[in-house]
Amino acid sequence: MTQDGTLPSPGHLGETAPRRGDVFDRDCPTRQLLDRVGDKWSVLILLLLGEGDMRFNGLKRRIGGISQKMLSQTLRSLERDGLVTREVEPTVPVTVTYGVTPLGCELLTALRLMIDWAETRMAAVAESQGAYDRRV
Amino acid sequence: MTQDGTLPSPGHLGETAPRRGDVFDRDCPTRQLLDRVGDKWSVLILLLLGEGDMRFNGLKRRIGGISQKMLSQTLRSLERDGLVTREVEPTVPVTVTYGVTPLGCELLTALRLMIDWAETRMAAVAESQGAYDRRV
DNA sequence: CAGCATCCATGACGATACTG
DNA sequence: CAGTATCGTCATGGATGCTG
Repeated sequence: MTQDGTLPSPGHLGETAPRRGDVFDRDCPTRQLLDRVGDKWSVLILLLLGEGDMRFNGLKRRIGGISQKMLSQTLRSLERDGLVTREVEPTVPVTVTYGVTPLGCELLTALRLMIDWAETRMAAVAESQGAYDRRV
Repeated sequence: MTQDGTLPSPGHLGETAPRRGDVFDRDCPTRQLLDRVGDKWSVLILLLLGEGDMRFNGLKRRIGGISQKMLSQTLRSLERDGLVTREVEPTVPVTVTYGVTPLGCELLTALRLMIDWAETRMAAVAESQGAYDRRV
């Protein structure tokens, strides 16, 4: 059931009235966020940078299992989205530092809540999976 | 939050002692949550069921672009994870109703925060993308 | 150090057809 | 109505080698 009842009854016919973005519409830009969060590494990178600025190989070391192709690719996407910053110092060899933008910081708040839930409740999920598999 | 501010010296390599739930460890169960959230439809289905119980074809109609294979598959996963309930009434033809479990409801809280952010800030992201593309 | 380019395997996903 | 079964695709992402 609805937990707070604040949602307008959506079961009715086709409202073209674009409320604040209908996630269920395939063309809603919000779907992009899901794609972003959906890819394998974005959330992890964001989370890590949330702890403090970091360099390329630093990130690579901290994130278990990421290939450097994906790290590079994901960082570029995040930078393009305005979620992370990229600063190049013209040393030799070059030094590149990544960080989170204020926008990225906002998103991080939500992300951390999600991860927090996971860290405390994934045990319950695992148990449920076990029960399910036994039943089948 | 999980951050205590005293992370093992970031510049150093060496041992990252797997504290309780290190998301960055590839073996951390928390990664499973990211996989789940990562797939294309789980979040959408959860969000929709958060509005109220719903039947199979009801869900299919509401979610733009989902195939019935993926709907079926994702619902089974969510049920296995203990996030979604599935009730069968032995009518003819059979009637199946889906809903969220308390556990799923907890997760929904975090998810909604994320979607909320997206609905209000995706415009900023889009703008950043534009700027980035122009710059390159 | 911080990447880019290329090749290739896997599997996620969609389309279609059929069932209790 | 609520699915299962099968097949084909295409993108994701890992491995490897090269560069400034």
